[in-house]
Amino acid sequence: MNAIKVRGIQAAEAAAGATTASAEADALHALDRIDRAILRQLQTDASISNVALAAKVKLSAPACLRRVERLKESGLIRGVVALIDPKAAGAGMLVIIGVVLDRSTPESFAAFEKAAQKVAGCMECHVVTGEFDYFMTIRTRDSDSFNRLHAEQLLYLPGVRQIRSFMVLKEILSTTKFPL
Amino acid sequence: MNAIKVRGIQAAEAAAGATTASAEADALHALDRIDRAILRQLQTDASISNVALAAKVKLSAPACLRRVERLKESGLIRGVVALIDPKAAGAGMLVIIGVVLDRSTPESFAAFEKAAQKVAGCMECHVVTGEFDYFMTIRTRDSDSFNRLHAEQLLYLPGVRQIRSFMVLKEILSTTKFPL
DNA sequence: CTTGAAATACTACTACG
DNA sequence: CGTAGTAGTATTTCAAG
Repeated sequence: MNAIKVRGIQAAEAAAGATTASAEADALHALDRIDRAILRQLQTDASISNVALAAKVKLSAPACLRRVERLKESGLIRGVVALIDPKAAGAGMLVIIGVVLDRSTPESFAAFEKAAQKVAGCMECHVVTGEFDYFMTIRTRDSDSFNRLHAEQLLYLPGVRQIRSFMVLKEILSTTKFPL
Repeated sequence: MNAIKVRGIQAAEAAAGATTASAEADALHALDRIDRAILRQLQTDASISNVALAAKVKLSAPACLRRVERLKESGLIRGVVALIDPKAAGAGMLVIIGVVLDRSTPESFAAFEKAAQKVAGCMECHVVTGEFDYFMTIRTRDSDSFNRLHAEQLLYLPGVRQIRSFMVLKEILSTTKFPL
């Protein structure tokens, strides 16, 4: 059940950040069937041992390990993480909020973004087109705790003109798996 | 759902008088400092070896392994997965769409949910309160491919009255890490 | 109930064909 | 890419706090 060991993650991330868009597209295009099978498996369960993974993709263990390392160093695999069940962690409530800023200046956006990342339970924050400037998704315990967060933190984010909250009643789908 | 005890602290639960709280919340509160340190580490990088993890949390390897297994069996750790860099995988575009259905009937909702989960690149789909019935987030290659998806799939989802698209211009924050 | 030390089985990893 | 060998790890057993 041990995760596959990584060698030189720092270097891989640095390299990934420096790659160009065309290089990234090429990296994907260079994937064969086996690479895709590896990625599909690791996206589903990365706690599998390398020998078991090798057997699944019908490859010898060293060859499989080399491919996994290559995928990590190329930056295509951004990392291997444990996913925590929000309900079990006491954050069963999910809220999507749309934010409109007072002014559309670079300073205003920068100040908001800096502060938004520090909001407890903020899982996502994106600049969007349309009637909102930002969309954020926030995980919190219940409606009480969200109300507190809303009154004490969200309304005081810098430059906020309006916040519209969409409370999630049912999570139909929430995945990190990307179709290959 | 798994009602397996996370840590054998029946006495603590009784003393806390948290009998009215959910079993999941109790599971979280049974976590001590070491469990939280383990979860924080595994949320950041789960490819670390067990011996290295044990050293980080100042525990022997077997004891550390037992705690990790307990966290998995309790369901608090939902899984260990590899995260793929969307840009590198040729899906640099993220779109958030709000969906309004024709009618608010159980059949209408069920049909939509079933179909929505099959949309290629759909990462999230939630029922929400407010002016929309659903929010979905979709990863795709570029505006062309999204336009195709929009015209060929999204508009044909069952029972859809209106779809409003918010294209993500900049991803400020996108994390799976949950604050403990 | 949890921990840590020792022993075993298995795995990652290296070198080479 | 595969085989063989080495080094290191995960995992079990067991004794003790």
